[in-house]
Amino acid sequence: MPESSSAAERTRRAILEAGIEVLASNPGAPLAEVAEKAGVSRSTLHRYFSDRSALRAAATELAGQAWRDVANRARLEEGTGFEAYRRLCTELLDSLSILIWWWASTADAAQLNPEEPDETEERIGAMIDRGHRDGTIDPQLSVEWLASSVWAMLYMVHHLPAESGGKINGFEARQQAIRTLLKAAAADPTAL
Amino acid sequence: MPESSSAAERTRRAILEAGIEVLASNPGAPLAEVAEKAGVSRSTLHRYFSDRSALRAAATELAGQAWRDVANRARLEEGTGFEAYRRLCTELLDSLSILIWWWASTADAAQLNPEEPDETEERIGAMIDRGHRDGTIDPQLSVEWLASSVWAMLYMVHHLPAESGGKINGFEARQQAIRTLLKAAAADPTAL
DNA sequence: CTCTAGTGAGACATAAGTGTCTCATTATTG
DNA sequence: CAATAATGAGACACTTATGTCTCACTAGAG
Repeated sequence: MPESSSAAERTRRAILEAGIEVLASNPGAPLAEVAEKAGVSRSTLHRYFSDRSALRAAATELAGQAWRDVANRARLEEGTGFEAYRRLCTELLDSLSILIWWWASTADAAQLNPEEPDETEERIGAMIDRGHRDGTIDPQLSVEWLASSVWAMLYMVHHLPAESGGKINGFEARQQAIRTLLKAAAADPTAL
Repeated sequence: MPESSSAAERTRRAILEAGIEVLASNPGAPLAEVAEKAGVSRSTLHRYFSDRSALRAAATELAGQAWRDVANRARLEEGTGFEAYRRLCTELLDSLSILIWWWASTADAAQLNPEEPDETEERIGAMIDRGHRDGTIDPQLSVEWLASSVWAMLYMVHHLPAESGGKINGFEARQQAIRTLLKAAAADPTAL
């Protein structure tokens, strides 16, 4: 039984990352597929995560940490609302797949939970609100919409390079997503 | 065995629409769930669609028709590129769920197919290109990106009202999505 | 080298969904 | 009202994924 040696830790991470990658695009995928992607036998997978829900829980915990880290790096409380918004967008686009997972897991949770508030989400709401008041963010676009539409762009940047058949690569998608998000959110889009 | 009476036709449509709604949000959902949503027994479902793939194929065919209809109503070849783009966005947002299905099905198809070209998609590409040349659409945003980002907004408008826990309703989401899309695509966003 | 943590292979019982079939019942329509 | 179209209920064999377990092996730390 693995405890916390270096090898065990490495294996655990490999399974976790494979799980995020596989289950994000196909939540019902067989665990055997996750194990294969992680380069590990099905037995070993079950040794680390007793069942499907345990794997998902661990993945969500990891993703939640990444989510908070991103928000911290964006320094949401500094500068104008729009400047913080720009920093947030660029940071988000640098941790694509794990944040996609986070988004999906919170969407699932919101279906049944007593709406326990996400502190990070509230910080982002406050940041956008500040942008509304300081006149740097378009007042016609609501806090909720702006906070959500970022996720839509994340999703596209993540999936487009594969689906478009090479017509658009990851770098281009990232650039255009940022431009799209900033133009849309800006109170004065000509200043870009 | 149902052939083509009014009752049979009605049942078929009910199953098809239930299938689109259920399988769009959860592709691996049991067919029993589709049957229940359609208000029909599992036996009846199998009478109309022998297996899962038959149901999906029929749904995709229906969605493809809706897709072409939307493009026609948008009159892609009329006016400036941006005017046509605006018409397309508003039309797309009026047939949400079935178009979400279409998007997902084409994404699946693109994974393995010999890239058979979608005529409607090409018309849209030409429309955006026209917008680039006549100076009404932002030249820094590529045809591929603009064509794709519309889908991201569709997805959000479709899911947000349910996920946000009533914080944002369908009407608001639609309005803000249109504003977001138009501001982003416009060569001159101040003219909105 | 030796011992042990870590792993893979595979058997196993179980659960859930699938697709087919039969038979009885309900709607429709002519 | 009769004849037929359409459905529902349920049994059935089959498939696939799951989670548990045992046993043999391998690699790395002491």
